[in-house]
Amino acid sequence: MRISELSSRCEVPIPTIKFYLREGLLPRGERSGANQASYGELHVRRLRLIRGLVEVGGLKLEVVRRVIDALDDDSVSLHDALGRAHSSLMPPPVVVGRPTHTPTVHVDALLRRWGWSLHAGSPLRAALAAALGALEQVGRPMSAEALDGYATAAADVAALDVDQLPADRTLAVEAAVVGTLMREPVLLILRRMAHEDRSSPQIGRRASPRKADEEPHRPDQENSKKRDDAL
Amino acid sequence: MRISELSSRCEVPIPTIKFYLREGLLPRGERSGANQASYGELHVRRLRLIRGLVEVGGLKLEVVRRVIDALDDDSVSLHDALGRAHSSLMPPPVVVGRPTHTPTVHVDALLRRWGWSLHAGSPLRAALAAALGALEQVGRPMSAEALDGYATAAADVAALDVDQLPADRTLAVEAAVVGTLMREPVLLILRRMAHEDRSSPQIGRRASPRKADEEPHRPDQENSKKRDDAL
DNA sequence: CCATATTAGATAGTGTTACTATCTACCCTG
DNA sequence: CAGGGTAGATAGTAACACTATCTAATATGG
Repeated sequence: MRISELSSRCEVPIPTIKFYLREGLLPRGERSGANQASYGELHVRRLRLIRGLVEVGGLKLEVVRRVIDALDDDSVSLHDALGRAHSSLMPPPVVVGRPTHTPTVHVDALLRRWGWSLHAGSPLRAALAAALGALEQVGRPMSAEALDGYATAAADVAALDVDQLPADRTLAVEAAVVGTLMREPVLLILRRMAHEDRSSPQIGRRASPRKADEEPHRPDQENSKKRDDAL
Repeated sequence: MRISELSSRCEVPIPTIKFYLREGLLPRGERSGANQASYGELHVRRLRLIRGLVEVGGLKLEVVRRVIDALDDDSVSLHDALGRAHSSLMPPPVVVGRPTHTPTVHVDALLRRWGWSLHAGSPLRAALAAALGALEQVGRPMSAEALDGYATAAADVAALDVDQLPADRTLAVEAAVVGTLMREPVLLILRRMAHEDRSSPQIGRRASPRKADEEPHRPDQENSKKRDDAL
């Protein structure tokens, strides 16, 4: 297919596609003349991946490039590809704010408690310490209980994420990266929905306040965990 | 206190503080002369909030402004302040990519299943539809089961978030907004940690591969849900 | 009490990011 | 064989978040 078809199928303007080609985010099409090149399904997939990571995941192009490079490099294992994505993702929210000397004590304790092993230079440790430190700075530190609750939820969704990965290595890596990055907004949006629902009845400014016993419920199976409706 | 002390206490350069003052993100200090103004603890709190939202939360200043305006406006309820924050937060990831005609059918079904009520114009509905649509586009659609699992986790952390809110309205609104926005990175980082831990042993490129039965465990209480270690 | 540093406030400049526009061939199609 | 699409290169733009500089006034230490 030609560039115009690639453009229309992915709803990305041609100049933007050319920009991605220049930047090496999208591989060149197969040349068939001085001014002709043909693109295939790979390009469609790749282009949609780029747009998804940028628009839905909010990633910067530099990060997208690193993720894509990891995908294309057959010598990179799934774990390393994920680690690379994490390393690329973390600096922005973390390196800022000075060489944060926030102690990673709480973080290490949490990791030990959960038996989680991170590779030595993982930026996640410092990132979590920084995030918790910032919460303390604004006077809303997270309790160990809240942190454990968050870790429980994180472990639960992580278990769902590694489910049903394809057999092929390239596809598996792509699926893992996509699952890690592009499902984040889903989790955040659902959390905000739950917040909005929970904040609605308590304040009582809404037209149809929900009755207290009509509280949010689980659709079916599953236990209901500890429930603490403060506020 | 003078601007230099505010600067050192919050580790924010003076020109940046002046910039925030110009932009109305930070209220002016109390003037005590043609070139003197004094700042108080409110300014410290506010400045740390701004930096936290920007650095940890990754918010744009325009969004921070709207959140802060909601905090300062006593006529804005907690629910509306949250809704305003959500509205400010969503457009970037959503409005992009053209007038997304993604059907919100699945989303509406999920909301009905969970009994969640969003206010009519909430951008969260469209945002979720867009996020799910993007996942389909890259060939990794989320199953209803995975979505329900995510919703369960989201509901769990949301319950933790509305816990222990202060009585004072202003503080409660601030706590809710901070909790919603600044705890997001914590959840995402924990999820990535769980991913990294899970992807580590399977591939077996690490120096000390964990034995299969030494799988991740819950620190104490709680059930262990269904466990699916594909990959 | 005066030299130096600091401050308020305004205006203008900078660096980054992610495109977008334009240009010069060239070539394919009707 | 004209008109439009195409490749690739160069340059321009818009948004964002600061950062630098300037003026005039004031605080402060020796």
